[in-house]
Parts: sequence; C-alpha cells; structure tokens
Amino acid sequence: MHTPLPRIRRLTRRELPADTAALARFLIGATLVHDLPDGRLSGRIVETEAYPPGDASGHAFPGLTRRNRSLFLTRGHAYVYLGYGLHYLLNVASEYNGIGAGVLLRALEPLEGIAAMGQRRGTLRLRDLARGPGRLAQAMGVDLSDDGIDLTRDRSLWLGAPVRTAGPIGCSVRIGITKEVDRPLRFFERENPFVSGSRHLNGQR
DNA sequence: CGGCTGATGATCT
DNA sequence: GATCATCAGCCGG
Repeated sequence: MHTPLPRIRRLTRRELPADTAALARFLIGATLVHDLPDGRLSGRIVETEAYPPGDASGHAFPGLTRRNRSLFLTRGHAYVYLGYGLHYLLNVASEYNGIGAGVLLRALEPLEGIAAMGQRRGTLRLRDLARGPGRLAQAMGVDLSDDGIDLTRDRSLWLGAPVRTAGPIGCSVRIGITKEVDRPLRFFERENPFVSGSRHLNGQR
C-alpha cells in the first residue's frame, strides 16, 4: 500500500563515535528499526541527549549497579529502564567497555509500521507517536527485555544508516533533569515537527 | 501555549 | 521509604 523504503543498511560499531556527545549528534538522522513477527517498525532519530562519563545527571554516575550495567557496555548496546513506573526509556551505550555513559533517544519521525505504532500508542495523531522518550519506546515496542542487547548485531532491534540526510542540527540543555542542568548536550533536527520540548529550547542552535 | 499534578513500579539505600 | 532522563489531562490566559 505504501512505497517501500530502500533497504536500510545496518550501522556497524566502528561507525559509532565513541565520544558520547559525538554519538548523540551522529545519531540524529539515523534509523531505529524493530523487526517483529507482525512486521517492521522504524523511525528517523530526530532528538537525542548525551549523558557522558562523570555527568552527575547520568544513571551511571553512582557507579555500576544491576539496573545500569548496560551503560557500562561498549558503544551500541541498549540500556532500557522504567522511568516513573510507567514509561520505558531507550538509550544507546557510548564510550568503551567499563565506562558508564550513554545517549537517550528522545524522539523519532515514524517511517514504517505507522498503523501498528498508532495501535501501541492508542492515538491516531502521527505527531504524538514517538515525540518524547516514553512515547518512542511504547511506539517501537521496546521494553525491559531489550535491555543489554547489541543494537549493531541484534536481528530484531537495531540501528540503521540515515534514509534521508539530516537538516541543520540544533543543540540545547537537556530536559527533565535536576543536576548539570546547563550543559548543552541535547541534539535535535531543527524545524522537525516530531521533536519534543518547548519552542524556546528548539530555537537554540 | 504554558504550567501544574497525579499515576505507578523497579531499583537503590 | 525515597527517588525518578515522563505523560496525559486539565486549567487559565
């Protein structure tokens, strides 16, 4: 019923910048794919946040625990946790094995499986499918069972190369944190309607 | 549009 | 027992 997208090329680990902020910026425009028995869900990554090593707002800051262990894996692994008892949040671990850091995926522009995403989200509004990290995980069918998987190797949930070149990339402070609140570590595709956050934040370069 | 608030559970101290 | 990298719904301007 729709024109299929060109085959999406998988990203390899060596393509992923090790540096957390560089990875967050690199992932803008890349694709997140979830291949499920019922079909494919995919979207363009349009908003990310970096939580670099030693950042007091990062989940790895207190040191290695059972919950945050995936953040200490090498770059390209998934760190999924339950926030506020209600929403799953998906991160891509960054840096090297043993270093706790990652990139939070905050919003997607839906590409494939839009009807299925709508069912998972319980809404028909395209713009509300994956705008915000909790919505993103719900739309993409990501939950705790995906914690720790290798997004450069997994058959089901993986990262793909961009299907379309990203437009100008903006940068702002991060959303929803109470420590290190002034660091400009949030990245987004400017003027993309699927980006979350206030108009004020999204006007930043 | 901006601001507030309750819901809800895994994890850690 | 406290703490959340959130969301939806509701309110007022």
